[in-house]
Amino acid sequence: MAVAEAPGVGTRIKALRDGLDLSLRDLAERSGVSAPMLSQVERGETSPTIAVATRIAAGLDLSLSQLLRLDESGSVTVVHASERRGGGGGGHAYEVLTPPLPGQRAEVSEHTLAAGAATGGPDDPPMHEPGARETTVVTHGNLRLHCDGEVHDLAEGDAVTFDADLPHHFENPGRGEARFFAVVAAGLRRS
Amino acid sequence: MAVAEAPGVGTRIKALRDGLDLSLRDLAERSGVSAPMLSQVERGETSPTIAVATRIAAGLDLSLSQLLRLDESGSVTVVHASERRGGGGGGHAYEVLTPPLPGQRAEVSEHTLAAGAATGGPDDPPMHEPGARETTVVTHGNLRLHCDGEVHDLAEGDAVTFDADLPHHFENPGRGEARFFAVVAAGLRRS
DNA sequence: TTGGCGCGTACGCTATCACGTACAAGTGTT
DNA sequence: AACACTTGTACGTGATAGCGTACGCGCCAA
Repeated sequence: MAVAEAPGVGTRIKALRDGLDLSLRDLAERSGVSAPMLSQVERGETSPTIAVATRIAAGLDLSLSQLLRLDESGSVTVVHASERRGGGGGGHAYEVLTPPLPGQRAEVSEHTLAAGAATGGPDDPPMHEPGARETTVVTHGNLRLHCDGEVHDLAEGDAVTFDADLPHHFENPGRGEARFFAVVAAGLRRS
Repeated sequence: MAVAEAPGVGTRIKALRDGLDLSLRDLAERSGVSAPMLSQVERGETSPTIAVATRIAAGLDLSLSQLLRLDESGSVTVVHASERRGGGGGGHAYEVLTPPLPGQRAEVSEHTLAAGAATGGPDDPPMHEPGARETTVVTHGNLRLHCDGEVHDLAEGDAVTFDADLPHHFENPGRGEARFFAVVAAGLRRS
């Protein structure tokens, strides 16, 4: 059972360790996991238990979930105003501001909602995977959030944070157009 | 070494399995991990290896990082425009739009940069923990990003995504004030 | 050159994971 | 009542994680 089913955990640990300029013995001291074990993990010879992996991550100043979702792509990507990916209809238009890269950890989009329009309906299924969280910032107009049976009114400049995997949608209760940024933070399914 | 150092993984697996109305044998079939092992993990008797835990998570239709960071709190939190936490100086002002809650996965803030001002200098150390990623959306004016030895110019409506743990800062090269939203996605240290 | 030090890894041993089998308990049907 | 089925867990066994020790290698100073 040395087949590493979490691809790249070992190489990720090694990259982080090198980045912090730690030797295996340094990290062994910080994490309480032996240097030979760290070496085996980095080379993919063994798969550590959750308990041990948590200690390794702590030695790297990370939680285990952080360690597992680190992304090595690391380049700077600019999405110019003219390059935004858009969509929508029925009074609801949106544009995505983050690049369509794998491992993208927070997706940012800008939405425009006409007066009386809504992003969805009360019986819509949740559109985000389990564990996703959303922050929405109202930049223009007024907005009403329906989330899990509750209603929240938001004015210009207000922000709301909630679990995006709950049934939810926004509507514009005002007389004019509403605009808002939506930030959805979810770990994408690693492929 | 059966001490569960990732608190609640077993109870979380059991909660999810019950929520999906699966028996141990059902999940064993879906995950390829034996029912007795699943039982031991749920009761905290053993700590599974990363490889096994990944298979358990897959049987629950989750990635391992999702499983590890599932959060049962799920409340809606509103930060009104008047409640923003602010700071800054030297031509750089900012306000945080996300609540100071543990487990917050993406922090959203709005920044104002006077003409010629900067968020930092070329020799500043990285201000974010390893693994953090940032998306910045220019809502007014022009902005210049210095990141890891490279320079990127951004106009109004542009967005940039990069590793926030690299040395970086923004400056306003224009004649007028610049405003932007910054989204920093990093899992906070679980406490 | 030699000696010392730091580094990653090989190796052997022990503890624990992970499996398959079987048991005990509960439920439902005849 | 007996029987069949489902469920979670106990148990024994084999495989492997994880440790401590020691090795080989490279680098640096005297």
